Amino acid sequence: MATENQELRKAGLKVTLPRVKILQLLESSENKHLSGKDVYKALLEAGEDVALPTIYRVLHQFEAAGLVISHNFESAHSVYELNSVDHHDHMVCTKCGRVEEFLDDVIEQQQEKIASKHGFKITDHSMCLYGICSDCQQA
Amino acid sequence: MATENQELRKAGLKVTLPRVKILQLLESSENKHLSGKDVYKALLEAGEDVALPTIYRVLHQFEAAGLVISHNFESAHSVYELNSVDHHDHMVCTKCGRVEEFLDDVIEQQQEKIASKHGFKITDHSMCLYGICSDCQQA
DNA sequence: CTAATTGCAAAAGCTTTGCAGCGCA
DNA sequence: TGCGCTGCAAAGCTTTTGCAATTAG
Repeated sequence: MATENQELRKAGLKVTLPRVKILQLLESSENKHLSGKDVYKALLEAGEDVALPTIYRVLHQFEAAGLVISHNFESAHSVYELNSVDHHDHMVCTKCGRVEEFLDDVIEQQQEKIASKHGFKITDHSMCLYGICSDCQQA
Repeated sequence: MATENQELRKAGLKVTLPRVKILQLLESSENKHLSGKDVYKALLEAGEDVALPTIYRVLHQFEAAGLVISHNFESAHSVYELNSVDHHDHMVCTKCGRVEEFLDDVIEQQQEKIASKHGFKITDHSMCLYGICSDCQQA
């Protein structure tokens, strides 16, 4: 349970209630991809009263520290997920909003090839497939 | 020159000055990926005075009609590009903002494979590589 | 003529900033 | 104790909406 505190300290951030709460939420939440507003609402429902500006500030600090990663899927605002060691790409169901993660070596290698062919030095990449998930196809 | 009018009519949209101007801009602009604000500024500089709300409305109509495609790259707001027949992916320089387009069969095929493995029926996808372009590496 | 379209102004979201006070180390 | 962090309120930005006036077909 003190693991969050470790991570925070390692990132050079003081261990404060809002930060711990946000980190715990990101770890325990069923939905692994949350917007600032999502975090706010989830914490409110959990009885934790953290101000919205604080949440945005903390998420930015977490991102700078490499604790979380931010994405811009089709909706024009950012969602955050915990930064796990293993990189992965995303598949978003446009009907129910579900997000699945996957990793494919062929694609990863091909991306490098393409980049070097264009003289690009890749620092990051995102790949996102949009479609209808198996659940929604039956419904 | 009447090609724009054809496209608009085909999309079931009346041929009005703002719509024609926006379409022409998207066709002639050097930067092929423009936000609503970008379109507004470009038209202003060209001496065309189109209201911002009109631009957003028109872009949405164009998108619904399939005339343009919208993207959400790293910046948390949408940019639009003309919908060409040939699909392609994007490579964004995080330094100068330049956007290059590419298409790779290996990746396209692999995406289908991955999707079906997860039970997804793909309707669309976006892949975006972020990095430093050749120009910026030298500078 | 009639319905679609525009412009203006104002509202709506999400996100950021300034500042005074509180709290971790 | 001191600097960092939080909360509040207010500002910022892009995008959207309501409504009266205008225009294409």
